[in-house]
Amino acid sequence: MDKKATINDVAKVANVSIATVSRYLSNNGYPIKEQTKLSIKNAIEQLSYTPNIVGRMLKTNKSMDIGVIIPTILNPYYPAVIYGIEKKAYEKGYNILLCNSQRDANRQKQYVNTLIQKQVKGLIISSIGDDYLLYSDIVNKGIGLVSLEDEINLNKVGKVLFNYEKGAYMAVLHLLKLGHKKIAFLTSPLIRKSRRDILKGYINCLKDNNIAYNKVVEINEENEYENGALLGAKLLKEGDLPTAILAVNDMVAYGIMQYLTQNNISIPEDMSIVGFDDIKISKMMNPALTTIRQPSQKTGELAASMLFDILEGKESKKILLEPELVIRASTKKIRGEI
Amino acid sequence: MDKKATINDVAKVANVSIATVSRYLSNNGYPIKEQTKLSIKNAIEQLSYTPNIVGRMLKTNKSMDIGVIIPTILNPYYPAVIYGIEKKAYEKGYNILLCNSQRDANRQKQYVNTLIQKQVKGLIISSIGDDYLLYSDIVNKGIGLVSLEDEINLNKVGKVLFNYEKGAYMAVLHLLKLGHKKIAFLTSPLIRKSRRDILKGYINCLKDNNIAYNKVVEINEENEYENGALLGAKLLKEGDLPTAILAVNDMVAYGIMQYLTQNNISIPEDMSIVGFDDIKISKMMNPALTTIRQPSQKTGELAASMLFDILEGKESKKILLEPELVIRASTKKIRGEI
DNA sequence: CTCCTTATAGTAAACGTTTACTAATATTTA
DNA sequence: TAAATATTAGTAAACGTTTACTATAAGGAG
Repeated sequence: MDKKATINDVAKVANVSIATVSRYLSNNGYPIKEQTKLSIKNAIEQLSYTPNIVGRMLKTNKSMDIGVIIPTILNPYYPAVIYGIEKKAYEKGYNILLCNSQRDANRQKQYVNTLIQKQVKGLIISSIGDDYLLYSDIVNKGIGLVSLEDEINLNKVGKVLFNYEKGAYMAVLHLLKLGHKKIAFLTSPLIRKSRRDILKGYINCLKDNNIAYNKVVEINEENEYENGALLGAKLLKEGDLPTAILAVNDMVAYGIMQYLTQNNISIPEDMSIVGFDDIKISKMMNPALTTIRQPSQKTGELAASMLFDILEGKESKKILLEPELVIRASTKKIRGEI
Repeated sequence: MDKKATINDVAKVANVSIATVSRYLSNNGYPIKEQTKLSIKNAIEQLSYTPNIVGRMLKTNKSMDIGVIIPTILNPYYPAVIYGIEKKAYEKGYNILLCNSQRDANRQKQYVNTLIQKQVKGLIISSIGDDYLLYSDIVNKGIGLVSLEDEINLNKVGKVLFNYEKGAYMAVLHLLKLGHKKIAFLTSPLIRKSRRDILKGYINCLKDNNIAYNKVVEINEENEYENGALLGAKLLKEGDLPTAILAVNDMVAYGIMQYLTQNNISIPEDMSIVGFDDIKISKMMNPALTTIRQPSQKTGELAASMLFDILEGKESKKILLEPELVIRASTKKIRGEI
């Protein structure tokens, strides 16, 4: 296990100065004799030299990294977002430092800090949790920032948002049209703005249609899919069952569906259910899931493009993406309705 | 947008030397007067100083990064692996630099290079493609390496492998027991060792059971799910249909299932299908997918543990994980069989 | 042939840290 | 009270690069 070779070693072997080697590597048009080039090339090969980007970054302060913080990688929605980000980043020659906050505020703060220490040029964050100071600290350090959820009042911050409230409204309206009068909202902890927005849409739609029944079942874990079972159990225990469910996202919906099915409640015969996200596999579920489509990959691409715009000095903007209702087999007219 | 503060600025404001600030930050027991500590603390706050890890790394050569290269983030199998890796890495204080090779050899090589330049301490790679030189170059640079697929003959490389061949054998055997005599293998390009191993298991099982019929349908794209439709189409066009299908992985199986269903071939009535991976949602599919379970998260955890062992100077090992057949609803006795 | 330019290469400072030395006090020990 | 030690802090070199300056030689313009 040899020690890694440095530019000094290369210079020594090639019998030139390190400046020349550096110029050879940067390949920026500075004239170098062919013969010199050749001997440097040989030296590099012989030593299997790889430039140390740390040394370079220190000198040039030109990192080509951006940080991305998402809540969890286990919900396929986020990999799709990342895919979009990565696509744009790769085009621009940027690398991504990916962090999972696991929806833990401390862990997130820790990651933001680490990323700043690593001198990322920009940051794309899915929910920082309305921590104004953290946001402003980032932009004050000259780091580009795009938020995927919080509509923070800081004009230096780019925003790619989704109209969660409207999405929920559409979902509930769909269920009402199918004749459902008892609709419950089953959700992971309401600590994120997006979830609270969904709650708003749910409540508003019921109110607008003069429906008294409302039932919000919240769990205090953060395990998406596994939470489905917990939510299902809690729902059954509480009694006064709804005839339809709005789930906070597709993964949770799957968990609920599985739990209910195991407990002899069949979907959609006994219970309609609407998800949220429309992740790729949702059309293949059993039954295929009615859901609110959120354009995941596009969100990633837009966020990345916006970040690079910001890094190039352009104005930061705000984009609000609109929901789309995708009707599949997990919802049907309520029993007895024609 | 202020310039970022450095340790020099802090020292100046706190009216101490940079050495003292550095000692304060490293918090390693070197004695510092309480009063001095206080003024440094204040200075740091006032300047909202964040240490520059690049400077530190250059000096100490102690990066806390490991690189992870996976083929794609869109197949949920890999996020589960990453989750396992991250879990262990977080415990050890390591950060992960995640790269998607998109199953492109050049892109992968490029990423390996970038990661080396970034001075990662270790690398976990899912298939480097039998490039012995690339492997040995990595270990020769003193970088820890764990391979998730290639059984490269280099004892410095840790290996967490899966018995793909046996898994395929089990899958085919299951189908044979259900009375199927015409079983096809539908696969993405056979450029990866894992896929070729699955092919081996498929062929061997047929041979061992004196089945003449075999049909390998291969597509030359790398889009997993979308490939399902292409594979389905190719299968139908070729004629001499099988009664059962082994798919190279779950995602591809879903794509095939969807295509066939759309073309009035119902599963499992007209066609049985077995997947490979058992990603989390497979039990929720329509119909629930019979598949070969591969312990994704555990793979990640084992790989990370092994890497850290290697970094601590322990011997590198090889672990071979065994498959498990999970029988669900996508396979059934062939028509006419009792 | 002198002066200017071009091609080529080297010198040394700088980037933000850490840390081995050194130095100055304060405290203990004999 | 002198010597030894502990406490506290500063100086400067080093990590691997890049790059502004400087230097040399060679070729052209006048």
